[in-house]
Amino acid sequence: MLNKILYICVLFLPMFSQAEENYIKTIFHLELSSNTGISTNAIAKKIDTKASSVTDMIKKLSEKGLVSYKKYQGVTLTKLGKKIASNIVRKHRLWEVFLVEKLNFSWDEVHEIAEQLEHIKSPKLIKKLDEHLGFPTHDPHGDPIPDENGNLQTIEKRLLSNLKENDFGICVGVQDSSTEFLQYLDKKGIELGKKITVLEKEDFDESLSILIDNEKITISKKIANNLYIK
Amino acid sequence: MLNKILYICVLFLPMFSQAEENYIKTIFHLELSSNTGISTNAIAKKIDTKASSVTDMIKKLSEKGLVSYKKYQGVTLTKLGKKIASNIVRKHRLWEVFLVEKLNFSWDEVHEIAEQLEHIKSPKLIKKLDEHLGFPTHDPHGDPIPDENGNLQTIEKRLLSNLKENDFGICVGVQDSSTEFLQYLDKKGIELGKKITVLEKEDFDESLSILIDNEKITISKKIANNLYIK
DNA sequence: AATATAATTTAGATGTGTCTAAAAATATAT
DNA sequence: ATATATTTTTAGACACATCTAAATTATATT
Ligand SMILES: [Mn+2]
Ligand SMILES: [Mn+2]
Ligand SMILES: [Mn+2]
Ligand SMILES: [Mn+2]
Repeated sequence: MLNKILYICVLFLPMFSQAEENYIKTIFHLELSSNTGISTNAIAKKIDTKASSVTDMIKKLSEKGLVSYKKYQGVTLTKLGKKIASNIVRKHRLWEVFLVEKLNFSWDEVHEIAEQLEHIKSPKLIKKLDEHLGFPTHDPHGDPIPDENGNLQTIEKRLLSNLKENDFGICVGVQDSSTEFLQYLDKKGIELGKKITVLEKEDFDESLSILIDNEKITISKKIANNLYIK
Repeated sequence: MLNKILYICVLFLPMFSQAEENYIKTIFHLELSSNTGISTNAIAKKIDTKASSVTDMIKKLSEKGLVSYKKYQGVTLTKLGKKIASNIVRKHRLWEVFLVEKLNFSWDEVHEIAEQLEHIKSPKLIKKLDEHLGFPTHDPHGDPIPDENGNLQTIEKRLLSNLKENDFGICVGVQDSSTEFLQYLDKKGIELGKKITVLEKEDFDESLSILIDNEKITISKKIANNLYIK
């Protein structure tokens, strides 16, 4: 019932600006790894803007019913806000799949372009794109694609840095999807779907010695902190 | 040589806003069917804005070297302006081909979506899209797609309304690509590539009796004014 | 040529999204 | 508990893109 009302609301909803969408999406991502309200500074850092700008925008989003906000308390997305946000994430990830699968982009090139494509407004376009791509469930970086209703499946996965010596698993995702990090992985031969075994953990600098493709390589803690294993 | 300089300019060019791009594109289209400078009112009408807004924008575009402008004299695109404009048209039409050929949209649905997609900024994306589509030369409405250098091939074509009785030809394009007009054509069975013969021209209301698919139908002058024949 | 009409530009205002600098509230340390 | 540091908000400004109303210039009519 509440879903139906929400659905009707979304149908009659005013369009959101690119700026508004970027704020909503950022808050959505920050909420996934936090259980408190999202701070002004955290948002400012992600969006690369000033805290005062964030405060201004938060007020507007609050008036539009997308976030709930009390001064100095940080923000949380409302049900409607989450719906809008996950739809943007859905578009972003579907476009990334398109760019890699259909246009032969490599996985380190697609994020910036998807940042633009995610703001294209046409529900029919996304329906058809989804179909064209064969209803993918994950983007090129292993992140799940929310469904039309905004449901985002969370797969159990662990950071490589949390594995113990002799633990192993399949590489299923990246925490950081910047061009630099992904190109580093390419250089080291680390890809989604590959088996990784932890051979040794160095106490001194927390670097890891891992086995991949029957090759033994050493990676820093920073790398291991950005790789997901299942 | 001048082309090379232009190319270098384009490479180092600041990005243009969506509003600026829409003005440039509109002036480009108006120049194709006009030999004088483009008037403020003509632009205002196409963009659905006020003449005063157009004057403001024209000044900005003039300062950026995209149009040449003298007060009260209308504007013309500079070489650089034409380059930018044809690139936007190129993107618009390639996206339209994608939507029809790959996502199975019908030709009356794609224009609005392409209006958004044409502003996505990534030369590599367009290169790859072009390749993915097999380097198409025309969009779903029969309009030519400019090449990477901005060259737009003009095919010889005549308005159906200019044909005489017993003249015939192949339908190769539409003047108006609004949803309403294209859906009207669908209803009447008029498609690109079909042979049309003019049977009779009515003096009274300038309506036409035409033969298409061995069927005789009557169309108004307005329709005949928006169909191109080769 | 003078006048009326139409097109264009200017002046001044608004809404959006951003910024800097200063004030206020909250969190941390002594 | 008080002082200090950090975070957040406010105040005031600015660039962009738009608008209305008024002034200016160009064009058409008599
Ligand atoms: Mn991404
Ligand atoms: Mn974005
Ligand atoms: Mn179009
Ligand atoms: Mn456009």
